[in-house]
Amino acid sequence: MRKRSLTPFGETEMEVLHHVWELGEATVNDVRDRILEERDVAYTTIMTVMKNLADKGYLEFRKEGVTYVYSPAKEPEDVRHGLIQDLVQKVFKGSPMSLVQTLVKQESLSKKEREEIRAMIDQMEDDNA
Amino acid sequence: MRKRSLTPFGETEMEVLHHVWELGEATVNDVRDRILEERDVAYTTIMTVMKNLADKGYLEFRKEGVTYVYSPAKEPEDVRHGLIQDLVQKVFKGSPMSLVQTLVKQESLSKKEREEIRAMIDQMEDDNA
DNA sequence: GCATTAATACTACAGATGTCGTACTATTAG
DNA sequence: CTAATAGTACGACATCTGTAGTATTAATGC
Repeated sequence: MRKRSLTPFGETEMEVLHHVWELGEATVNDVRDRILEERDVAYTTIMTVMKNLADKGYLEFRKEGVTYVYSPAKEPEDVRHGLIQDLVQKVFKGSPMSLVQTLVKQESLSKKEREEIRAMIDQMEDDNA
Repeated sequence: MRKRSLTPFGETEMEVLHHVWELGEATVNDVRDRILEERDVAYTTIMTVMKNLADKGYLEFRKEGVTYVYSPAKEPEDVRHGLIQDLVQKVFKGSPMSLVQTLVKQESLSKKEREEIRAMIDQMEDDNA
């Protein structure tokens, strides 16, 4: 029975994904070194997480000697978009407008940020016109 | 150790929250009846989920005889906003613009939806002017 | 060749969430 | 009063994610 979850993976998995995306190709140690700048974590932990991500199809790898070299198997944009889609479906009942509304309505967004968002949408309208 | 997760709760919890929000006040059976229209689920499952939500502070309750009557303890808007904030922080590195950009860029949004979103933002700019 | 080091494989465990069975308690129909 | 019913409490178990220890295998230094 599949676990019913709002997201297809957890925070550490997301963290690791970000690093692999930025590095393009990365070994377990490459990713771990970057995470160590932020917090303490065991080599084996990152190894397990990366293997799980590969099992789920988010990363792929090739062997170089004994070492596994991982790289992204999905476009970051697609992954991010999938996460948003899940949120829209499960939290905003399929209405992306509701999401944007909630996001924009909060005072946490500065006037400037709102203007930037609007400008961006304007530009997209133009592109598609 | 706090669980590192992209969201503070799961899909069934979200589902239950939606129903309580819409009903205003609800017993376990009220919520279960609504969910039964969609899928099969045991009374005790919903009971456990609602108790968990109460433990986490998302629901509160009063006893009416033997029956627990639950009601929302947080504003839906606040809960939704929290979820978005998490997503922005953990997936879009703190940039709400990136989120909107990803959302809007996809073809999955119709031109009409994009226009609606822009109109909404325009209106908010006006409100704040 | 043999000890040290690097990398992985394997295994385990804890917490969160989802699911439900069983036992208990209160209410109510006869 | 007794049996059915409604409701709850409690505990059990599965899956997923996060974390890491230990064993094994491969490369490296001398």
